[in-house]
Amino acid sequence: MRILVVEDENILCQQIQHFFADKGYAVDVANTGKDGLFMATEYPIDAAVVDIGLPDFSGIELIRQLRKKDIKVPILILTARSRWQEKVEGLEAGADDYLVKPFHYEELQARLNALIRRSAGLAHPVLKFGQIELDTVAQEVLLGNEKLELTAYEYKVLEYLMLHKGEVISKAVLTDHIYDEDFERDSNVIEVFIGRLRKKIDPDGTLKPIETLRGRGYRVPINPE
Amino acid sequence: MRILVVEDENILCQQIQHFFADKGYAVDVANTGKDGLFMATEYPIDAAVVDIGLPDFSGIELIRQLRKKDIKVPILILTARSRWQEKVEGLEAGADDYLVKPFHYEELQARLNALIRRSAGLAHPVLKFGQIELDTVAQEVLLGNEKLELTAYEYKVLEYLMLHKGEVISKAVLTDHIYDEDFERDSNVIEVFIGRLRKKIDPDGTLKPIETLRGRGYRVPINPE
DNA sequence: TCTTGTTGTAAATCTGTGTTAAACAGGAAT
DNA sequence: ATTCCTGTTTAACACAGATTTACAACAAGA
Repeated sequence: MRILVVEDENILCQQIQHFFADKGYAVDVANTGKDGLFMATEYPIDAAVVDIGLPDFSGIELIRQLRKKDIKVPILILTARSRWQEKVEGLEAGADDYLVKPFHYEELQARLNALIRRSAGLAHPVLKFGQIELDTVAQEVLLGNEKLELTAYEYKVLEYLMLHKGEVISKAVLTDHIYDEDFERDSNVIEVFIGRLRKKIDPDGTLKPIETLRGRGYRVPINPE
Repeated sequence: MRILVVEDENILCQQIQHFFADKGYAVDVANTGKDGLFMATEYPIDAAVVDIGLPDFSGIELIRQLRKKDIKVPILILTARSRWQEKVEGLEAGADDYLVKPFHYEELQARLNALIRRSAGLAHPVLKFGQIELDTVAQEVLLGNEKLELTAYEYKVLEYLMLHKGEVISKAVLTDHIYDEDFERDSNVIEVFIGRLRKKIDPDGTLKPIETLRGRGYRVPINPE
């Protein structure tokens, strides 16, 4: 387990670090929000502890930035008792739990473990291809930063293709998985949906997210070239 | 769940103990403030019920001592109707809620559960979307500053959607979670409730707190646009 | 009893989406 | 070239699904 602690008070910071190091955790420490953002982005951490009252930019801003970058690591925020109202703001920004200072380290550990355990379920699984991101829980597709308005069937087609990235999917397979019962074979519905999809997810025609393999089917390449 | 009851009247004490034991709680009992302080300090309790009128030192003193030791269990105080003024003192000392004797056990249970949920911090007590705030404990909804009068079912629908913010909730799932038994599938109740809700929580039609995804369901977006 | 408010049903209306069909494009085979 | 074949694109349409409205059924309170 690797955790990141973002906290400006040095004494508290070191105490936390010691405590968790003793328990066998790998601990990264950042004293500023800026450093924290960098570390959370670059290192494969399992959870983060963030103090809301940071000197450079607030912990809340840090959380917002992380969530914006789609980094879904569980975050626990620390707040001073006198400013416990901030916790609401923090939770709104995307934190998963909070603790009021001062606290017992055992409690911090317990909460963090709970979060880490839970985090597998929390993070929305996202399928990516270049600029295109498909969130299977929210059932929405982002192209860069903007939401795409896909219809139900457009979405189903894209989801199936992206779930089987790199594989060639025949039109027969596609129809089978998209419609409940078997379906009139001599229809060109699939082609139509593919067409509409391409227009929406790749308006410039540069990314080529869906390849055509004549006589065989369609494929989403593993990586955009 | 493990709760501590600090109460000197033996009859009442046993009744409470029985009631919660039946409901599957572990119950510790103390007849004096001193015992209560010891138990609250040493045992891993999830909540405490404290009678203000204790013989040795007042319940208020008990709460003060606990808070001084940084023990943060949620505490609910009981006061006699004739001395309801004491509740203020108790809340100032660090209690989280109060109940006036005599009371219904169901109410006590509901309040305690609310406190426990809130103290866990995991279930956010207030769900927000723009101007809309839904308090899951008080079970009320604010639009800006004014309370909205939602009916029971309207509230249930909104709560479920907001608890699953960002997710697409199909009408089938919604019915399953709102009605106990399975329900006539070919009814349009859900649509009707959604309509009524929208009219109440977004009278101008500007916020768009509930999106429709044709053929898939409804969704409360993570953030208002 | 009457009143008031909530919930569910039914019917009318509206809208977006899936579907169809037909025209078009471009390889491959002859 | 020409024909055939397969996939692409476009436009038009019909209808499922969503919204709205009105009302009946029912319970709770006065």
